[in-house]
Amino acid sequence: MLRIISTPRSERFSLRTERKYMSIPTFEEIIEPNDQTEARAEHLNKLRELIGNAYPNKFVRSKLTGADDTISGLLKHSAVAEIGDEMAEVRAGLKEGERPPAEVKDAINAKLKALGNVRIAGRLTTPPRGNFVHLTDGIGKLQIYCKKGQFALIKNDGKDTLDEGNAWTAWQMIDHGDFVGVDGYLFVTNTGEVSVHVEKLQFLAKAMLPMPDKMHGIEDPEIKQRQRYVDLIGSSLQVKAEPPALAGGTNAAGKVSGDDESVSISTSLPPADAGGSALTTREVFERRAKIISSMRRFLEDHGYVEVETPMLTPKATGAAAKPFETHHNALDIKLYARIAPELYLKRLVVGGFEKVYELNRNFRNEGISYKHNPEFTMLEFYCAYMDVNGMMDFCEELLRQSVEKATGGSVVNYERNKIDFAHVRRLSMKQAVFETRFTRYGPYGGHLEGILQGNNIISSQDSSWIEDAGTVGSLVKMMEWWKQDGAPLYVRLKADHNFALDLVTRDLEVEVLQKWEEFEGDSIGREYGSEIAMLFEELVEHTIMQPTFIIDFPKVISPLSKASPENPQIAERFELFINGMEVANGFSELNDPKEQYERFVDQMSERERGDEEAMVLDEDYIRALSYGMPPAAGIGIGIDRLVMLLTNKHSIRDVILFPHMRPETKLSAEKD
RNA sequence: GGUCCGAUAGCUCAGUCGGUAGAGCAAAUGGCUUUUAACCAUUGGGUCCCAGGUUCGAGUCCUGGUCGGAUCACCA
Repeated sequence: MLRIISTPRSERFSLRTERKYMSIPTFEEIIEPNDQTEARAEHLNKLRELIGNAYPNKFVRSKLTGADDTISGLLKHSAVAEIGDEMAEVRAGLKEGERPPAEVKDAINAKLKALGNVRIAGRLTTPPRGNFVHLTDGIGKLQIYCKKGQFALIKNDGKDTLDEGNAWTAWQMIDHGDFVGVDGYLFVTNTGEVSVHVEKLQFLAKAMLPMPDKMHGIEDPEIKQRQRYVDLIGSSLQVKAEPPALAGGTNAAGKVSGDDESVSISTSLPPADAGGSALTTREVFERRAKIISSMRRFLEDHGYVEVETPMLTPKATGAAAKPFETHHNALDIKLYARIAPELYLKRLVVGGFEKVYELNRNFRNEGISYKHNPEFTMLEFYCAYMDVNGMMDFCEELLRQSVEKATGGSVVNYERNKIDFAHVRRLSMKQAVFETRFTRYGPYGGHLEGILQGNNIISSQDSSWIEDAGTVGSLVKMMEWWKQDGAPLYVRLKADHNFALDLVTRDLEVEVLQKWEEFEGDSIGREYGSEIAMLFEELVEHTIMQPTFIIDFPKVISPLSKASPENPQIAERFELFINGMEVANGFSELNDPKEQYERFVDQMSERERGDEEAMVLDEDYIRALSYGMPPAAGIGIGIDRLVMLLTNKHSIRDVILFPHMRPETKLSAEKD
């Protein structure tokens, strides 16, 4: 693949490679010059005259905290935080605008100075006008104080030569967003903020481009997602409208959850769950990391072993989805990006891994929406000798503990709801359908009305629907079920003649119940299973707000799960729904190789009939099962969606650092 | 793919009825220097997404397009 520039604007370099021309953009095309970049370039040149190398290779930080001192680490460091608290107490006793008594401040400053000099580094969060400026490590902010004539410049000559005469000149060549390292002692200002009195200043790196707006950060969703680095910079520079408590303030600022890994890292940022205030981008991804690491720890504490199975697979199976295709040149074979690790993990159960997990990416070549990204992270794990009920218990505990570790409690605010992860309700699909769908014009009447207006709706009064519907035999059957004298019936047409029903009708409970029983009594079970699941999806799924395990799935749509011992049409399978989204899917794993073979064959015939997402037969998996797999239960948990719920984000793109987007046509486009 | 909405300074946005292109932040210059979104003064900065049309005159109205967002469809 070559990068081809689509918008030639000035002279370019051209390279000829493999019969193709590659046009390379100039630096100025990538970083378009304007008054701001030119000012920064000018400053950079002047700095080079003063310090030599403008991009030194390292800055050695102090180790007051035990490791290299980061800004947020230093603020959290007990000695510093205690003094901050002490100062906050003193200030609490003062009147508005009154300054703390000099002797109190001097005593505190003496203690801070006794800690010794600190050497810290970070990015300037504001333009360096005046003596005070904050540095950030991306999470916290620490103020530094550079007083003319009181600090020296460290030259980047490899010998750390000090230059006192040019320090102030150099300071004025430093811009908003540049990186500097400072060496100095800690003190508190009159306003009570712990700061570094700089004695030595070293320039570390230039920001050639201007920083995002300090009040708003980056708001254009395209830049936020495409240039996440700018979004993250913006979130670390951003000044929150409600000023946070002062450094080292009360527990309101440094929420304590009992372990050092609490998400609240910086006293300059509000606590993660503060009164519904939105998390910064950085905090979202800190929390994401937190959730993932707590899940890993929980699993490992319970004896699970982490494995990595192929991402490039000769068969795309283990789930119902369209795969990405690629080609391996040396082997000259087609490969698919995996849609699920499921069958590989169960091979490992066959091989003797009784508890095994994989936490990694899956790829599905499907639409992009607020809850779908082409690649997404799934935690999948299997436990030998466990059935679906044991798995639900375990999953419930895993969620409860991970959510608590990541957020400090079991209840999270999501939109206008509170979601409680302390308990997960269990409800059969049948109950779910009966409990929610016959509220005709109830809470979801409006939703249905919207669908009716917004789509191609054909009512039963319109005879033309019959022809359209005729292409799917099962629909005709369904129409017969639902048909009832005088009951209006609406059919929503979907693409490729895949149908779902939206029913806005009356007195159907009895009939649905009958049909359900018919389904359950049907020895083949193939006729209605998928339609019932579709009913559930269309009518119930979006109504489930609190964590709920929907259990008792039709077997026909569950080709890898064991049937229930009580009812051969029902699979021992569950899905976890929260806020209308499927978050997890688990079941008792089918381990009878012959039955698994037959289920695959059924799937293949569905495929023949045009269902592109029906599962593909995996011969080697049948062979693996034939060596014997213990009874086992497994589950896949959609990490991105869970993170959405725990960070109050309404789009999966907000919890993925670099979500997929169209290529940036302004810069370059892919061409073969 | 359908529908709706949007695109104006580096960032966040305003721009009335069609009549010389605006603010805050950021930048430059000077002042101030224990500030808390620092402040004061001055200055520079625009392909108003692109193309076409209507008009004496278009950021504004019309048509087409590009890009983005929301929503619906798709995603068992």
